Amino acid sequence: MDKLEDWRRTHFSSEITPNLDGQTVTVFGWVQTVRDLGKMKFIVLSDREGEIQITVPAKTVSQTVFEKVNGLKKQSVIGVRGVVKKSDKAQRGVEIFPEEIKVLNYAKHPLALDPTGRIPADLDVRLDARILDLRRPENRAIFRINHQVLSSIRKFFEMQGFIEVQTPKIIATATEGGAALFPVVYFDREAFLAQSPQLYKEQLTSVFEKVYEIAPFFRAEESRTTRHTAEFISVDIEQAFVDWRDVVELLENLIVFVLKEVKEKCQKELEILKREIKIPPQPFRRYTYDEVLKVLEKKGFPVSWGEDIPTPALRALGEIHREEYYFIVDWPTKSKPFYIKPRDDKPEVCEAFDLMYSWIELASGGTRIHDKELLVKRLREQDLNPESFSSHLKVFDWGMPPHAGWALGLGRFLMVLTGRENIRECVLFPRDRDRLEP
RNA sequence: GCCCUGGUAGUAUAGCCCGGUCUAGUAUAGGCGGCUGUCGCCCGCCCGACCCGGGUUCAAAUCCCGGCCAGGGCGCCA
Repeated sequence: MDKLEDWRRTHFSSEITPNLDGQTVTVFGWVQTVRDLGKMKFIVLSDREGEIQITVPAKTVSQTVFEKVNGLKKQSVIGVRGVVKKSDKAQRGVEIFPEEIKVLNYAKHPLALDPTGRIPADLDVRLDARILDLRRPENRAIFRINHQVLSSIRKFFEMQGFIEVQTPKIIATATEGGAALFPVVYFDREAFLAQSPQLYKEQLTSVFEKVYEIAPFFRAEESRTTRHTAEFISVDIEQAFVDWRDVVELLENLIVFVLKEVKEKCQKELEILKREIKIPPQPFRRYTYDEVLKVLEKKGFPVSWGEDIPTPALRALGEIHREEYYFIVDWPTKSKPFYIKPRDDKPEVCEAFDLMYSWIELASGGTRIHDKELLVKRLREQDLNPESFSSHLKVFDWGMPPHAGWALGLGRFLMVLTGRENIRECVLFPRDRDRLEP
């Protein structure tokens, strides 16, 4: 094994272009393939930006270099110092003739899966060997897009005057009811992992007015679906002195902004994934809950008023809106959490909305209740004990502004952008009912 | 948690319905050898597998039962 010493990268693979002809460069990366023709060998070196061919003719390279290439296996880590030559015969019209090669580490064979992706592996096998799996260009592309999405979201919120906050992930009580919480040992007490920043972000609107958080949250649901994980990244916002209409518009603008940025800045990745991003016209379609029920009735999926919409019904709705973002608004009050504000003129309906893409729920939000008395009433109606919300409720005595907000599931948004059908493909190291490692 | 489907070399598949010809086929990976323009290089040789336990049977990869694991669907999912 060779030592790195003072070798430093001069170029990424993608930066080796024909116009560097004659220059000496240093590249680092992983051996993607070796094509050994005897007295002539070709190595495809892969780094995070792409691939470059290293051409090794016995006649012109030193014996040391030639012998080193002889023992090279796929996924070994190498450094190459050599001369760039443009050539019609090479991939991308350019190749490197090595003067020196360092083998920085060996990969042990046979590998757990084929990192070129030619022989497919089951998702379970892939996740067990996730790092190897991530070396595949498609997977690198997914997480480069993930990076761009996060970057664009922060840029958007910065432009909109939002302040990024962090709320606690270890909490004292099952704050919201509903979703199951993971218990944790907190010194000599029991605590839980947060399922949402909801209550904290609401409180923070009374200080910072416009806040957002991008953070992991945890739900101990028995879910075995292609769109749930036990740990997930939520993009949460909350804003003072507005109602649901304002934050719907904000959400719509964010989606379009991110789509435009990804389309512009991730062309290479989208090409690898064979995805085309279409910028949807605004405003997105807004269905009322009642309208959705009528459509579903006609499609043969009767839903009784007040119930949440079951998955098969959502799929039917998704059939009508295959590649479309749309909202469902005017939900029954009883189908939404206690903190959602009922309509003043029609209290059985509330100011909540869901953002859908096809049949997948990407985000949900609404106007929140800022009146303490009403909030206590709603808690009771949902069979929750106001006592256990005392630390939250007391904030409502200290000047709580009217406010609204939403939460967007990052993994689900990434599924939509990258065309993956299982959210686990859009999470580096997913956690679910059955998987805790790697 | 329920329902359906599946589990064969490192990976991915064929065989299973209709038990014997399976000493389990193929591809790829891996090992060895050959090859100076490959680009899914090619050619030759080799290595390597029936999830676990029980049952039926002269005989089980194949049929039955239980378990474990996986995939999908549903439920749950502020």
